[in-house]
Amino acid sequence: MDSVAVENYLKSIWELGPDDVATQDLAQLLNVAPASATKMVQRLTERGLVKHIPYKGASLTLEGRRRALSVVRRHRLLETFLSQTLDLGREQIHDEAENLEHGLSTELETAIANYLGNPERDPHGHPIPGPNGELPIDEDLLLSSCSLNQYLVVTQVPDRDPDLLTWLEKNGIFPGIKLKIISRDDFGGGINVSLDGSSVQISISVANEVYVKLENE
Amino acid sequence: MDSVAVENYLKSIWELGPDDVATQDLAQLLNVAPASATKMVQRLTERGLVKHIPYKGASLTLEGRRRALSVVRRHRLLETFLSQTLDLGREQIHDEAENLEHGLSTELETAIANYLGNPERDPHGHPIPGPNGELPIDEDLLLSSCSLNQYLVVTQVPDRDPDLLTWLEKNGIFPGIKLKIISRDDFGGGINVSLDGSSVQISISVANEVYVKLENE
DNA sequence: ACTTTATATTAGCTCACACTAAATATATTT
DNA sequence: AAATATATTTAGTGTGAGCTAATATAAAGT
Repeated sequence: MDSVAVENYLKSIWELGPDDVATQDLAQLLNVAPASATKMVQRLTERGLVKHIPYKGASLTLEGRRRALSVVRRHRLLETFLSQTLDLGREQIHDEAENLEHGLSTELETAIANYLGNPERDPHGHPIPGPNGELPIDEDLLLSSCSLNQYLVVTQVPDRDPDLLTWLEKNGIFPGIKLKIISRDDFGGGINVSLDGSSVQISISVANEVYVKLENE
Repeated sequence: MDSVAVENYLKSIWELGPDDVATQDLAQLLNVAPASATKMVQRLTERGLVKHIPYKGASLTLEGRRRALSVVRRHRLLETFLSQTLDLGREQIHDEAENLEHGLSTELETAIANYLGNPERDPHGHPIPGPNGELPIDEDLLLSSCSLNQYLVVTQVPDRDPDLLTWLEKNGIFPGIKLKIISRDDFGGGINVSLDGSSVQISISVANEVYVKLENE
């Protein structure tokens, strides 16, 4: 079985991918020195999980991707499970799942998935890969790239930053909520959305991490 | 924070303790070579978690015991949690908790404990240490050492061996069940108990792992 | 086209934790 | 009390995964 370190590298490469993942980005995401990331990428290349073009970047092989998605599946199932049973908020579950995901056996993974009714998305709206690494094609739109006055429904919010999540939550922005872009100011503060009567100002960088779909789908 | 290996050694020393834990027993329980156990015991002694008298045995210091009990607490809370939410059987939960216990944060530990209503025992009847390593004194009696015809209630069954647990379960022996020793044959097959009408033959070695209390307590 | 800068890789080290084989203590028999 | 058996420890290795410092490559600027 893959070590905790290997699982974390695979997952991180997947998150930064799909192609030409930079050593530096990987190192930063994992809080290790760049040299350490290079070393691990080479080990993973040895093992056939990663393809690495020196000085260019890394990417996952099919098998590497399969294993990365297995970690992602466990992570997202755990988030959903913790959120549902313990009633934890969206901003608390990411770190906990991060710690537990490596110790989840296939049997328990299955038991949890069944208990939850094999959900397709986690509480942040991120799609949960299937048991064999199938990932439904993600057709959601970036909030930042939508036109004015379309009726939208939020589908995904980011999961890593608890403070950002708390802010989004406080302003009523989370999966399932309906909103509409009423104005945008690309050079100034970003975009202005109206939801549930009130209106909220969202910076471009945040709007780049929120996904939506058209309301009538 | 302690590594997974350190946590497992501490827990194992606690389980084999309280005193003069033999290198060999430790090595066997952890599936490592005796030399590896010696080495780790020395590292833990360095760190002030273990007291080691060479060629004699190892034992936990106060701090070592505190940390060991923290692992045991997490383990038993997880067993209880999994059993309650996912409806897993007593024979399935031990191994799963074994894997997950190392990744459980203090916050999640607390959340789970609260969710469960701060239980005092896990599904095997083992007492759950408090958040600071307090362990209620265990006054249960060994089934094997009880007298004939006393009215007894099972309080604890062993947790490590799924097959044994399945057998016990099948024969109606689990925490809460009432029984009575009706005969014993120390040289032959062990003891004979009656429960709920029927009677079951239990070997001495198994009876040495089952705890009971007197019925009217 | 050359030089500077940024990014990646190699070289060489450290630590934790495992192993085997050899040496030494302790325990048990004779 | 000596001889054997068992248990424990020491010595020496290997591997995974991290680090810093030095070197190599690619990209950007002049």
